[in-house]
Amino acid sequence: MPPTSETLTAERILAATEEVLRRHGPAKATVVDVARALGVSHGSVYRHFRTKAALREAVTKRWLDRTTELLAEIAGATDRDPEARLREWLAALFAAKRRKAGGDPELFATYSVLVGDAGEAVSAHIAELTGQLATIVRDGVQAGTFAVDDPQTAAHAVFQATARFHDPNYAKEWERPGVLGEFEALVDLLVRGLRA
Amino acid sequence: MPPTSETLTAERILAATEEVLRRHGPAKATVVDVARALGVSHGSVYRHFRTKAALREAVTKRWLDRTTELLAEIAGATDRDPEARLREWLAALFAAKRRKAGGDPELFATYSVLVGDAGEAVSAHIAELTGQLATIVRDGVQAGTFAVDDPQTAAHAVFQATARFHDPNYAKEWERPGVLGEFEALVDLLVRGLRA
DNA sequence: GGACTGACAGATATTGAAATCTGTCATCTG
DNA sequence: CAGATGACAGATTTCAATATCTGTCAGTCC
Repeated sequence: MPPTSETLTAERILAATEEVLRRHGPAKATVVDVARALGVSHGSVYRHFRTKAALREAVTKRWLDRTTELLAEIAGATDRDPEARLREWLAALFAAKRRKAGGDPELFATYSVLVGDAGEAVSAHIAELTGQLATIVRDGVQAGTFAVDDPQTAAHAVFQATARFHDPNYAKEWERPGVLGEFEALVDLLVRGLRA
Repeated sequence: MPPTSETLTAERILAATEEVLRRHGPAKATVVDVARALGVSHGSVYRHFRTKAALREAVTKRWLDRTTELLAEIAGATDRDPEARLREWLAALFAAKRRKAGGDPELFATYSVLVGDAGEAVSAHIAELTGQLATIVRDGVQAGTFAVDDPQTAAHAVFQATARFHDPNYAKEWERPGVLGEFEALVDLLVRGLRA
């Protein structure tokens, strides 16, 4: 296949990088590989991304954003009950992570490594997610269901508390028998803590 | 120094292993090193521990038990207010981990690696800790301060929720500015969730 | 002239041969 | 005889030579 005919765009480079990562894994995926997959010299890739790290971070951001968008819908449904929305949001986050980890473990491991050393993109992602959580908590306070001093702080606490169910470090525990029960128990505890 | 005069006991081997680990780190600490430090052949070490993994696990168990004992006192003080005890227990756990991680980062990293592949000893340690937590929760239920269906489940949820403040994976975040505040916020949330 | 190339220096990764380690066991020693 | 030894086979690690990669840039090609 001669994909050389198309103009070289950041978008095409990102797609090719994803493919190379999928094939080779994080340790052996090189910029030269990406260039080869696109039929260009690696110098051209460096015209669009200053460093290999920047390229990887862009791919990581893309991957993280997919989850963010999915959850934004739940967070934004201001017409629905805040407590139910909170539960649904947390369940959706867990389900999304679990599905990715279980469906294609190698690819998940690859992205876990990338997330591990993508500094900026990850903190932005976490900030975005806790922001969504804060929105829900704030709605709950407004509706009188929740009672907290600072929604942002509470949201952050909830996010940290549920780390075991969304942090890739714990992925291997997501398929054990009792997890769903443990998840429910934790969410119950947290929701009770937020209630007025 | 000729420590060869003493009889070779499991205890002495464990002490020597700790020393070797402290000096060489987890990757380069070998059974031969331990034997050399004791002035015996490595075959003798294998008389007391069937494999290198077993030796490492025994050392790890020892290390973990030190924390367990410290916390057992708080958990066992049945005369005091359960809510205060719970807060104190969690704070003590966090403080102990933080002190170890901050005081001697290399040794802490060494033990973090050990903990990583010591299967049995770690689950036993976690079971012991959640057991202590469950005791406190149970006392709270008895006293009417807490209201939960199953103290064991609730204790497990509390332990998981506070992972960010005791799991070595997160050690690098324990020295950031706002941590203590975040810790307090989370504990408040959890205590509120447990209350009657 | 702006997008692309390819040669280059220094950094990093791979490779295979040599050294070391793990775990076993026949043998020794008190 | 209980406890310790050291030689051994196979697995793992180390080390240094070699190959590849990253990031730059002067020069090429529409």
